[in-house]
Amino acid sequence: MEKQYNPSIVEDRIYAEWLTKKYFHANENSAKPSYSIVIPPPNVTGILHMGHALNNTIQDILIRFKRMDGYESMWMPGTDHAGIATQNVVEKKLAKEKRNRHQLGREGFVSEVWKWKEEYHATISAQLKKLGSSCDWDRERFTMDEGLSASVRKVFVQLYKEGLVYRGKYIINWCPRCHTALSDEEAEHKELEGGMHHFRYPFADGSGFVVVATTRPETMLGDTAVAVNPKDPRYTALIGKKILLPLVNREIPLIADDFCDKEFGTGAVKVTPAHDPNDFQMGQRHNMTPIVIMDGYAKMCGDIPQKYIGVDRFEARKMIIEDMTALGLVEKIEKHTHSVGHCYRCATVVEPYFSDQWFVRMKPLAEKALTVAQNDEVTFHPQRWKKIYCDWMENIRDWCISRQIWWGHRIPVWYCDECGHVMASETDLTKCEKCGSAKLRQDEDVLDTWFSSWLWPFSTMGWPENTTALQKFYPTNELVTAPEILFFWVARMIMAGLHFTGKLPFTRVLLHGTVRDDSGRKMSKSLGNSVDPLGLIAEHGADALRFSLMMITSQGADVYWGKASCEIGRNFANKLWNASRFLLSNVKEPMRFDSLPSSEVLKAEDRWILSRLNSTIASVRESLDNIRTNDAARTLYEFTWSDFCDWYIEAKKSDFYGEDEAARNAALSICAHVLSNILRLLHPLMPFITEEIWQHLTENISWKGEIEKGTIMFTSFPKADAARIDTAYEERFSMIKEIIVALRTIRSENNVPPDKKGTALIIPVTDDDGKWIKSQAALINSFVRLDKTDVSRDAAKPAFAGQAVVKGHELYISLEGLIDMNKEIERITKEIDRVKGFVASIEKKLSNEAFVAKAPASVIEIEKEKMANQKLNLEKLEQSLAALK
RNA sequence: GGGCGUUUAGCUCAGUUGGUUCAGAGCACCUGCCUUACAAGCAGGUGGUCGCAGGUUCGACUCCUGCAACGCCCA
Repeated sequence: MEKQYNPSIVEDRIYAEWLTKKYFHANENSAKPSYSIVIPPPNVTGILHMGHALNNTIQDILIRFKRMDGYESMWMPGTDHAGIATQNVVEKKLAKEKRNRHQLGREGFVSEVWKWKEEYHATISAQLKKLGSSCDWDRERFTMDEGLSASVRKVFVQLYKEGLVYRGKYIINWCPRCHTALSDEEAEHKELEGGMHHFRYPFADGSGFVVVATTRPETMLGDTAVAVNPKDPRYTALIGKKILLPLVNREIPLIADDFCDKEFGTGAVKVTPAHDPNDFQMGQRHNMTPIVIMDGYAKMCGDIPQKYIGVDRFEARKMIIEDMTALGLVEKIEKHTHSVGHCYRCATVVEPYFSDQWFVRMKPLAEKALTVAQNDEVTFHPQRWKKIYCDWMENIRDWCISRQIWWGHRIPVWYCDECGHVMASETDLTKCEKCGSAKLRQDEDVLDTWFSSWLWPFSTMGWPENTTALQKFYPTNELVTAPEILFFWVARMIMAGLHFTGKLPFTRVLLHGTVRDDSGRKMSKSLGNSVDPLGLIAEHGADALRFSLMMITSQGADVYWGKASCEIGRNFANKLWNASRFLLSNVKEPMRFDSLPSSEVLKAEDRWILSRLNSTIASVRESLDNIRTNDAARTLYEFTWSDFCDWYIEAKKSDFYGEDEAARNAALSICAHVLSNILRLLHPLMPFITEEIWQHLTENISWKGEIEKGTIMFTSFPKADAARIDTAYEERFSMIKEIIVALRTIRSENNVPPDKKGTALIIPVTDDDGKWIKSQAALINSFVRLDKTDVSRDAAKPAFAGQAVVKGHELYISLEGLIDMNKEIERITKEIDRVKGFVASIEKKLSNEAFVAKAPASVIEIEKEKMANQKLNLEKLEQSLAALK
């Protein structure tokens, strides 16, 4: 093996080989049980960011785990056409070339976007491959490919026929920059500092005025009424009076409506049905015709004074304030923060816009989607998202699905210009199905991208055909995504799955956190604080990135990612590599094993590591079963580094370097066994390095059913052997470790040079312990660098020795001239203080009558035992101190 | 305005049903080491009243209430 592990070369080579051999391809005719996940499709022209890295690492871990564990494991990859975002990007590109989409025309523009898509399509997939994702690339799909487009049409037509999709003139969120409608979810609300403008609206009869308060003065040009609460005594007498709307000089009524909040502003609100969703509803209640005074570019228009026409909304606001001030109609303007919708694609302030749009009636779809969550047929991890999901379902609003852009699935609806008939159809129509006219017009709009994404779990598998893939892999198992798209995507997929397939599309939803920079800010292009995962992969390897993400992430919490974050994974990869290299360097020629050494041959450290290994296996399995990939990472890190490298391999060095061939072989077999298990446990998390080491391992060692040539990808995921787990023995061994640490501390605190060996004397509490410690003397000697360790209950305490007490056993190291007496006195005194504190706390407990009366007997017993042990330690320590003085 | 989350060592965070001094890990820091796997390393060590105030309990980082700060979601 190379002295240095070089991930950049190894990873590309290995991935290419996996691909060539089609290891990621899942067979839908397999007899194995299926396990499947659909990828949250990234934007087809997007680039990989840290959020993708986290998201896909988790999915790959689960997919690889199940693949090893005997499942036909299928990870469906693909991309999303991201309507508005992609159209924006291509329009920007055209703008640079001094062109625009209107010059190209619809067809020309769409083909331009397809070209763009073809060019950039490969980027994101290639990046996912760099990450090690074991997607079934043969199945890769795109939301606008033929099959998916067909399912979109099928679904639209079905909903239309069911009366669940309808068209109508309503107030929707409009992005004046993207020039399209947005769904409620696509309008992000942010608190903005604005003004509360108190305007005087004079009565038409000259009998005074009413003061209205508004945050949006410019909309007053479209006012159709002023409304007050019917129960507001300030205004009851005035209801029905006519107001002369300033600036436009239109007569509007003062009306009463329960919607008005007496406490808000002046209690009187202006009503602008065409430009405010609440006002729209009020307008409907009072049969008012909305007056449109703003166009799709948010410029003033319509039947308004000439001077405002064509003026931008924010400029118009200033003008209106000035003009109202000039008329003496501004009573006051107060600072006021309020929540303003912004386009989630371009952050432009959205405009409530009155227009013809298509909607999905959500209430009927939400009923089942709510029940399945309440019944835990679908579960959310972390659990708290369940409530948020349910709240959304309970307060569901209709979904605006039409978009006034060109890139996307064109709405499959045709209008007959002859007879006015409207028809939805899965296939393109050329003739009116009612009057036979050929004068048909297809709806100009396209569908919201999420209208194709919500079908993703089954449309990607060939639905509506009942394909074998669908039968095998649908429903899927988990859905792994970020909470940002819980409503956009997850909730709607559940509705679609239930409605169109009658099945939940998945049963567990894992919502992971957002990757932020090290000061907690969301990573974004505009802030310039994004970290490029590909750069990290190039530098440290995909394994390092993946493992670091898992070590740093806590379940469902946001991840703070700093410059040094990747080091933990990189260092760990390095550690694993070197441990493996060391073990294999002890294999002189290929070896073969059939089983572990029999139990009577096993040494203490062997029994210990095998127990620890099997506990680790059980724990990792449990973590992965519960989709807690980060717990699995921590467990493996701890076991590999501390137990295996720091203790076990160190313990085995004497066997490796010794003359006893049988002992060396036994050591090698156990090391190989443990390593083989570590590699397999770790493979889902660090696929590349484990594969690479696996190849080296199998070159050197063969072991039927355990270490065999071939890819690690299809080896079996370890199963714990409960018979090997012996926690009592682990504890006994821990005592030896404690003794070693205590003796090392003495050396270190006294600055004893490493080459100075010494002699230890241990005075054990019991003969039994003495025997046990004595049996491990060689281990202690090698770990502590001692010539010898004597264990005797009646030995004389050596003079000038470093000393410590572990579990009542007295430890001494004789290092003539090297032990600093004052230092030792200081150390022992400190230790005595600590133990005294401990004893005092137990004493307090035990002398508490309530405790003794009410605590369970077992707890009291433990406390008493603790007390005895600590008192023994204390006694020994005090004796030591006395001897030193 | 409503809801949710977070608050533990200088930094980033673990801590699953209340019970062993359960106050932990990594990084950083201090000391000593290029000990024939690994200096991306080894050995040892110093750091914390577990946000604040109450309450329940024999016993609270853990459960309850209130408050504060920060963050997110919804209106």
